Amino acid sequence: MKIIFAGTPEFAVPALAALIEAGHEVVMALTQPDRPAGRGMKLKASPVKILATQHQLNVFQPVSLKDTEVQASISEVNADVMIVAAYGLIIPTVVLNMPRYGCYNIHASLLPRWRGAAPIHRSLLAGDVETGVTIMEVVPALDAGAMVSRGVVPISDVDTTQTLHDALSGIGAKLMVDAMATLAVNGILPATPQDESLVTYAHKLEKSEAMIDWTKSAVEISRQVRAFNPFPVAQSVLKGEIYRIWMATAIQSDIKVQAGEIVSLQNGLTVACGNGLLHISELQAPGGKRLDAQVFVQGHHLKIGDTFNTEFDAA
RNA sequence: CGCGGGAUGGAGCAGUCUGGCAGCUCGUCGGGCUCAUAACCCGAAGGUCACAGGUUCAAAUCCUGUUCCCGCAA
Repeated sequence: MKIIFAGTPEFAVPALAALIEAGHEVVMALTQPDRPAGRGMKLKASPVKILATQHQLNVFQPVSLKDTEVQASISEVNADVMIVAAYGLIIPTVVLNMPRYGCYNIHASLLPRWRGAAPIHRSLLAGDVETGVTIMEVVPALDAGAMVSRGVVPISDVDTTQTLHDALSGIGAKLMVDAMATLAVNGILPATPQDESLVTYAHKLEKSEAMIDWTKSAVEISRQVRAFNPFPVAQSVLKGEIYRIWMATAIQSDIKVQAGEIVSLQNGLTVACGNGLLHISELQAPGGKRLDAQVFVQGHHLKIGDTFNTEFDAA
């Protein structure tokens, strides 16, 4: 089929690769414009653009799809179907109606739970026991279209947004290829409407959510750390410096110590929380690389009793 | 040239401000102890202090330039 693929970040890459692999003709790759990013603020191409360029696809990077000239360019390619995966721009109804068979989206949650921008983070933070990916029709309302298919992934207590992201993007790619195969044969995809009474929204992560509140339970903090890995990374203050906490697991304990205090340096760092202990296994000092906590401890001369803070004041 | 931090035996760090013996934790190797161990004790090896130039009696340390790494910001 003649496909328009609209996606931007890493999450969308396996889907584009799989569709090319499956033999579809990708007549246009829509992705966000190159933006200044990284150290030095150099212009950087999106992961989707990089892959599309390697395959010599027709890359199109409008700032917005509201412009009529932009819309005309999209209409010109005369696509059968449009596939959206974390594109990041609003797609106007006129554009949605252009492809003969419509427009389908890969969303990284089990809809109707976690519509919106940060579904993986939010499901991990909320302590969901499972998450997944949903293929659905794109409609003008946010992530509200009828569902075509879904894949479920259990969330373990060592999963991070990174591990779930990688699993989900792979599953999403496969489901989308399957859906397109069905569509190519039947010309239509059966879809189930979402149950509006079960809808929740996954709001974008705020930077302020990254600071660890040690009075929370170890279980909650562990979720926070894992949800914020690889971005924006949970952090805490120790001896006046911000440390980034990459990986941590909760340990049950009745020990009563001030929240934030280091209670053990065996095999990494163990820190007291409002309820239980948190074992930090990977962290990063300012200016340094992320390190295994055991290695970190060897160079930083910490003592039992040193305390993590939420603010810079209390030393 | 958007802003800031960093580079020191194999790993992680201190030392740099105030120039004057290359130091710490760990690992490695050898020996000891132990039923045994990632435990403990004794000993050893391992460095062009990122690179280039400059100042100085003397530079890891001060000055200039370069490369690479990390964070902020997007």
